Amino acid sequence: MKHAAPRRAPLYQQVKILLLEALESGEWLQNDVLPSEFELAARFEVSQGTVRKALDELVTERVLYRRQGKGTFVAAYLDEWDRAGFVLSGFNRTQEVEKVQPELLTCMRANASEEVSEALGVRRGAPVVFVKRLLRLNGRVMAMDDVVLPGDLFDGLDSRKIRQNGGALYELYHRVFGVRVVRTREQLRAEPAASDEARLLGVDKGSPLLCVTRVAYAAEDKPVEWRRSWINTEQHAYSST
Amino acid sequence: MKHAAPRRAPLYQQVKILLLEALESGEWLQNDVLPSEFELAARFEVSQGTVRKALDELVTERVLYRRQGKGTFVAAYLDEWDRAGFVLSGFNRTQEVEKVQPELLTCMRANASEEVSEALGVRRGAPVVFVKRLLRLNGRVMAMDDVVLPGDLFDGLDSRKIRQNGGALYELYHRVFGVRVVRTREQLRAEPAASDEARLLGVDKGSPLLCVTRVAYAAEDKPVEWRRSWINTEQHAYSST
DNA sequence: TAGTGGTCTAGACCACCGC
DNA sequence: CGGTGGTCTAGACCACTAC
Repeated sequence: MKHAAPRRAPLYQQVKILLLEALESGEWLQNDVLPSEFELAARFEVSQGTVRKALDELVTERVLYRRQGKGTFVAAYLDEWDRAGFVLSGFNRTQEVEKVQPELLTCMRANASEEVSEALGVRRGAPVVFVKRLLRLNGRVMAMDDVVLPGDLFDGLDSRKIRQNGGALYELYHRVFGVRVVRTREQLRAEPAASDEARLLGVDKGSPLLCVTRVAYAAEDKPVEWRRSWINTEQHAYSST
Repeated sequence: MKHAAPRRAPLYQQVKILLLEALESGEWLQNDVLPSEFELAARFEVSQGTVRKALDELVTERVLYRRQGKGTFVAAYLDEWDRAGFVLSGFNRTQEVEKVQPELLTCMRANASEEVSEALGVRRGAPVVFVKRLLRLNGRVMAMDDVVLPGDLFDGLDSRKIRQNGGALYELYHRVFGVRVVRTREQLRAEPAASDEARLLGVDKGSPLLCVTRVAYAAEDKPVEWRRSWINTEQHAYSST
């Protein structure tokens, strides 16, 4: 890379991309240690400082983590709640993060509504995949959500693939479709439960639900998922970290 | 700083602290340009790269901003909604951020409740300052909040000071009490309006409100403010950015 | 002790800005 | 054109980890 063709992006950005490609190709798996900064520098024909700057960014994006004296490692791909920077946590005391168990209700082809098409940057009526789920915490139903994905990016997605993956959607997007969620945006509202939601969540119609509308973005701010969740916050809070 | 006493923190961290002190002392004001990286390096007797690393952190913390070819500048201190990473925004269409107008209802001395004392890391019953406000958006009441501050950090705080400052609390903490909010954590719930809240917000008792419990932290994760807001999300959403 | 990440330096060149 | 931030290098030393 010493004297490559007229440089467009900075070297460390190019190194970062090469590292991401190597990661996606499976060269290093979860919790594997990467070659040392000097070895990577030799491989990419740049200086150690340049590799370090690329690694810095991947660490802040939580793709890698470092341990002084040991090395640089591949981070576990975070599940969808973590990736959003949010977790469902006990409202009083218990700060431990509890595991969310999703149950798939629906997975079907559909066409983008007005709201979804704007959020995903596709034309209205464009083919999308529609997913409906129920989310349990310690066996108790406590949220439901509708997920809408652009059809072109998620071509072969079906119920079987989702169930196989145990319901961790963002990991599925990444591993099977090569779509890595980098950032999310959310809008939050308090809404009275409609009859459908009340029935599914086992609450009275009209009781307050936390309604979260989320758009997930991959690299270069490309929107890749629209999602609306209804959460019963009687026992738990939706918390930022 | 070349050969200072046995080094505890890295040089760039020390430089960062010196820069923050200079900022708090008013050496440079909002949108002022700082000396160049080389001038700062000479002043602190470190290399330009070390100054740059200190500036990098202050830029990511939004204390400074840079313009290539021009210089490094002092950022405007963000108001409390921005600093939290949240803004109240129109739910449909209009993405422009609207200005929140706070109205002070109460400012009094009180004692820390159990919940507040845990969040602020003070003993139960410790002296605190209690503030109650009404928040308007375009003249319409749309939220209320209770703010609790540790009494030792905010000794002379009273209604007059809050009103003088136009209600921007985080800027007041910073400018008058030297407390710079760096990070916040929030827990969100949907709750039925109690009679007090319903009356103040002009909604029916029991109608859904978004309840946000926030703890704000200064440097070194020191908690400096506890706050609970009730938000009417009929017309607007509480949105992350 | 050897190898890793973490810090720091001095100097170079580039891209952008304003005169 | 000179001055600024932005990138890149080569080499040094430190702190931590493992053996």
